[in-house]
Amino acid sequence: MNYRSVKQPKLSDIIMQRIEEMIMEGALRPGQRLPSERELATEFEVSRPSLREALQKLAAKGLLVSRQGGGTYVADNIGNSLVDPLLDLFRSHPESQYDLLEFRHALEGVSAYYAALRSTPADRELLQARLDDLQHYHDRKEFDKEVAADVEFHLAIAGAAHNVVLLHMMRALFNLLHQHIGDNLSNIYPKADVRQKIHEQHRVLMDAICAGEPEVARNAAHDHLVYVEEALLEQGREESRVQRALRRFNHAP
Amino acid sequence: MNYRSVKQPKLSDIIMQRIEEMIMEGALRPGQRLPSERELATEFEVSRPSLREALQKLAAKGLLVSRQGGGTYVADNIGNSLVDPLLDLFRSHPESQYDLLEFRHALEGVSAYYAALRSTPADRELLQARLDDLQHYHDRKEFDKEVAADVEFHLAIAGAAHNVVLLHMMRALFNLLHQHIGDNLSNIYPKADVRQKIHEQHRVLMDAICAGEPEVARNAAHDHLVYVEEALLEQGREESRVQRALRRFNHAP
DNA sequence: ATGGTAAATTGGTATGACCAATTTTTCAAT
DNA sequence: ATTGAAAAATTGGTCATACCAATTTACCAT
Repeated sequence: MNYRSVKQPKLSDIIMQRIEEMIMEGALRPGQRLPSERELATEFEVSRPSLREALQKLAAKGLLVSRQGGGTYVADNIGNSLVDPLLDLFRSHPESQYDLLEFRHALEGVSAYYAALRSTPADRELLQARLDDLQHYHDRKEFDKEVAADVEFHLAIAGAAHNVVLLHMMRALFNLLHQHIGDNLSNIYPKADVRQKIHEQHRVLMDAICAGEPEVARNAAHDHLVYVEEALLEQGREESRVQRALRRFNHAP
Repeated sequence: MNYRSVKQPKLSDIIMQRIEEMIMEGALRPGQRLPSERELATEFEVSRPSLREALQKLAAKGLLVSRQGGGTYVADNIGNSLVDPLLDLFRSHPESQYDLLEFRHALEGVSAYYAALRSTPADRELLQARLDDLQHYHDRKEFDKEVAADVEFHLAIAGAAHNVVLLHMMRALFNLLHQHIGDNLSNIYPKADVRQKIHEQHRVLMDAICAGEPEVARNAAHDHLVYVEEALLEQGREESRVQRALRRFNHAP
């Protein structure tokens, strides 16, 4: 019979777990650069070797990558195994991309729902900041950055939902959308009336989240996506056919 | 085009690889004690920190175990590593299990909704067959197979929703859930009253799908999962509930 | 023999220094 | 003003050393 193991965990293990949590909860994002080892060591109030041991273990697990002189980064390919098999599918059956959009639909609704239920003041502050970014780039007509800010806004909602699975699934989804569909957004954004409408919808969505109205928030997310998709379809009616043909060449290695 | 990467691997990686080889070749056998770190360091002609880093990584991979003052030993159980680090995180962090369940909740609801909208006669036939399987194994009290049939039933619903992305995600989810929850399911199934209730719920869910009532189907899926989760929680003592409440505080920064 | 204490061993942590690769800055040439 | 190379700062990689804490071993008194 084994008695209760009373071992105190190693220091580096505690650090490792802390960093793991930060990655899971979204405080550290894939591809993001970590502070230098010396900074982290002082921040965690441990010596550099201990901090270093933690980083080594995480690197061995594949969560971090370090380059001498360059820095340490969160691996950017984590979570792709969930989604990688879909790539082949999209190649062979392009029509399944609509399934992807529908799936995103569902996830956005859930995100908004839980964000309305569980968002903290800090979350709502972040949401407001993202919305401000959106407005900022909108005013300066930097459409590329506006699209990126749009994605960030929706990811912030997923973060505010406080469900790590949902958050990472959402990220993986946006990666997919970006690779296959993303550019289309840049095309409809320049249209003033469309943009105005989108802006209103973002506002409604955010207000519902801040007001703590899950049903309203879900419906707002729903309406928003329906509108965006319709705009995409309308705009891409003829063009998509041409682009689809062109894409063949771009994809060829 | 990338030229041949001429980087020299890190010293600790070389050591790690050497030791790993020794384990694989049988020069180091499971349970065997390694020489002390100081000895190994002089033997490999490296500093102790470097040698130590190698041991740490091997320990992180589960090949070695170290006890302070005791020594370092080759582990008995060798190597079960997951392809994706993120999935490994989900597996090793128990609190994420609740997020997984919640996420499944959402997907099941969506599945039922679309299945009610789009299921073909063939789909409904398959659903009926799955339900019959369930009944069959239920009657014969083959609980393991009944659990498997349960999973198949829910996957059939996802299939009837006619969204390949949804189906794919559902499969991935069940794989993740299977590792942790699977055993628990086997524990609550033998209870007669619980099983009876679950059976009714399956029936309601299926009827709603066949009747083409999306909202009803979604709610049925919802109720079903709420019930299952409660049974799981009750079986898993109150500890779980406490942890779930605590999670709120951990999330606040 | 038994049980406890002291000593030796061993992994864990900390400090500081220096090296090597990378990035950033600076500045001169065009 | 732009470009490009050299210099400086930053950052991860390695090393030496010392000390701490847990474990094991050896020894001794009972």
